[in-house]
Amino acid sequence: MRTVTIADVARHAGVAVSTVSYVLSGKRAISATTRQRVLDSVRVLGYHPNAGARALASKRANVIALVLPLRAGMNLPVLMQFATSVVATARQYDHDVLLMTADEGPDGLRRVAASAMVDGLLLMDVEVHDARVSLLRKLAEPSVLIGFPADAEGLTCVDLDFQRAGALCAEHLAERGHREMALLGAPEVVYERGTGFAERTRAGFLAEATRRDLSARAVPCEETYDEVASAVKLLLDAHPGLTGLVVHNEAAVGHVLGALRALGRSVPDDVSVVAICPDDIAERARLTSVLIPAEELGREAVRLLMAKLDGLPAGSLLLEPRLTIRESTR
Amino acid sequence: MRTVTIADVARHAGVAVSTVSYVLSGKRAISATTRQRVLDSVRVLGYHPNAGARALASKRANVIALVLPLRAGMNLPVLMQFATSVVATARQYDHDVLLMTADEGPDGLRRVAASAMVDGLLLMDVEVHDARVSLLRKLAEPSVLIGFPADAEGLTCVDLDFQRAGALCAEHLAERGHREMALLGAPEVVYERGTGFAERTRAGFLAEATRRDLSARAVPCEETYDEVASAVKLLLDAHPGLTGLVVHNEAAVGHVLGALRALGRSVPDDVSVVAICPDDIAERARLTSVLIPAEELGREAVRLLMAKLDGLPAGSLLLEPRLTIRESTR
DNA sequence: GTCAGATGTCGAAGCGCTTCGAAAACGTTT
DNA sequence: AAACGTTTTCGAAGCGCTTCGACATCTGAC
Repeated sequence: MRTVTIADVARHAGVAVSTVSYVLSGKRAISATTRQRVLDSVRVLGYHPNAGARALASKRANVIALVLPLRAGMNLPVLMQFATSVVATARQYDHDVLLMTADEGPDGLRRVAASAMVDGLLLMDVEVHDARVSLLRKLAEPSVLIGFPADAEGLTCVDLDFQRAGALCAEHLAERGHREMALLGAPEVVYERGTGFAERTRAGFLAEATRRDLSARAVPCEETYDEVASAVKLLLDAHPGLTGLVVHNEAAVGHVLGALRALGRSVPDDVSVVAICPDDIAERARLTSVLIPAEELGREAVRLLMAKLDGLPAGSLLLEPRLTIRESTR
Repeated sequence: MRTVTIADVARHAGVAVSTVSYVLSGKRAISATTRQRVLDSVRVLGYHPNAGARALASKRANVIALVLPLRAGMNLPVLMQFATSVVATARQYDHDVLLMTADEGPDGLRRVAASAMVDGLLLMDVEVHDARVSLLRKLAEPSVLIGFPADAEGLTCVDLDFQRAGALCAEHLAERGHREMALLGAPEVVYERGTGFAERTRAGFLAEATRRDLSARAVPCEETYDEVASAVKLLLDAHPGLTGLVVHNEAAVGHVLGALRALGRSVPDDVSVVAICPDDIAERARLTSVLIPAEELGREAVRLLMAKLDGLPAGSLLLEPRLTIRESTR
């Protein structure tokens, strides 16, 4: 069973190869009758264009690269939601997705770009000082970053506005009358790595609290039950009047609740808890939360990349955080 | 800056295009001096072969498709470990990975196969009755499945030997003198969906317990704290002598421990707990566990696929489970 | 010194598609 | 009926690579 080529379709439909091509691409007008005949032949023969040949002739692979930070300690559910959304959206634009891991580094990007395997690149979890960023500037292929590097000039970046998110949490707690609050953040290493979103959340939270003249502090937070429990205990011992807690660490949020329960503090009666985390986690635990809109992020990133592929200019995008009130704050 | 082609390299090195090609592919002997000259030119010019052209001429895209079940409720960490491992291993064989989601269904597989985008397919989380399986049999492209469908005849499948895993847990508990035990499994829907690994674990566990003349039962297990807690309570109330617990549900295992704590049962003094879950979770909670060897699974799957790409026969593979004793059993 | 077989290199023919320029077919207008 | 635009279709030239057969050159055996 030889594979069906465009020549087979042309022969079957009684037209020239180029006519078939134009029917399929729509780049030139073809009469309705011919078009229909060609389309029928395509269907009958089960024709699928050869991707390599198409890429070679048109200089468009119809593939984008998705570079994921597949190292440990990432927020997996968010990553998956994001990846799913990228794949689905790319398909809507008739593109496929080549999966790469960050540990191929700049060389990997150079390779796929130079080999014309992909038309554009999507990098997730870009760090503040990222070795790949300067390369992306030089590459002919357009790219979109998830997250903001230190110098985003000339790049297209998409992210949740974490600063606003942090502020929003402080605001929510303040409006409910809480005067003393704390942010439990990512593990220490995440801050050390210079991960932008963690820092910006903290900054936004503290700034808003300060602006409102509230007592607030931010502490890193590891992810085992024991460490979380001791961090929570320390915090409550040191600040007996503390009644508002923001948790920006989806792996730890369950443990925080457990620790509060163990310490005899009820949520939300004694302590209000706001989480910044994916929706499913918050939903499951009925937590008031700012969700991480992974799906929207993926969709928008692809949209921007497709715009750039079409030669349109595309600026950066900060998604507005949305707070969903559930049962953990009062 | 026009992109560098093989003709540029040939000109620069003063040889024929075909010679460059043979140097790069190693398919014909080339003298050491010529070879070196060509390699130097490649380096100097920064040449990367055009993937489309290569695919077109050689009928090999050097890309494999990875089809992930990116729906909710999956075990994300395992999935990610697996994906990482697949990408890394594929790169070792000089292949890239095209990411697809299961919800493109059979049509998606047909499309990428027919368009010669990929040379082979890797499907994760194959279900017992999977619509895609019959298609895979017809496809010219070789494929490897993670998980076993009902009829694996003629297919190459890789999986952890879950039946052995279930048995191993029963065996471990039995050897420690536990006479009454239970398996907390996946949520009900997972069984209803006919997910093979869940069923096989249960079967292996129950069979081994029966063989040893122990009292054992298996119950499904949802993933919210409240549901887990009530399931655990029910179980312990109904079987006061129950001292051995196997948990095959990574999302629930934390809750199980919490529930036991809440019921005043200490682990491992009152109840021994064996988990079947990814290593990181077990490690974090210091649980005796059978780990899900996601990385090995990915590596072996790629290895088998590559063998098939080279025309070698490749049978199915069941990975032997390994039990790691930590602090939750006695 | 000649010849058979290695060994190393070259040229050219595609692979299946897109795209450009031009030809063919068709109405309209004179 | 000729001349002119339009619309529709065709043919051919690549895109950058692999691969096959053929040619050159070099061995060693006789």
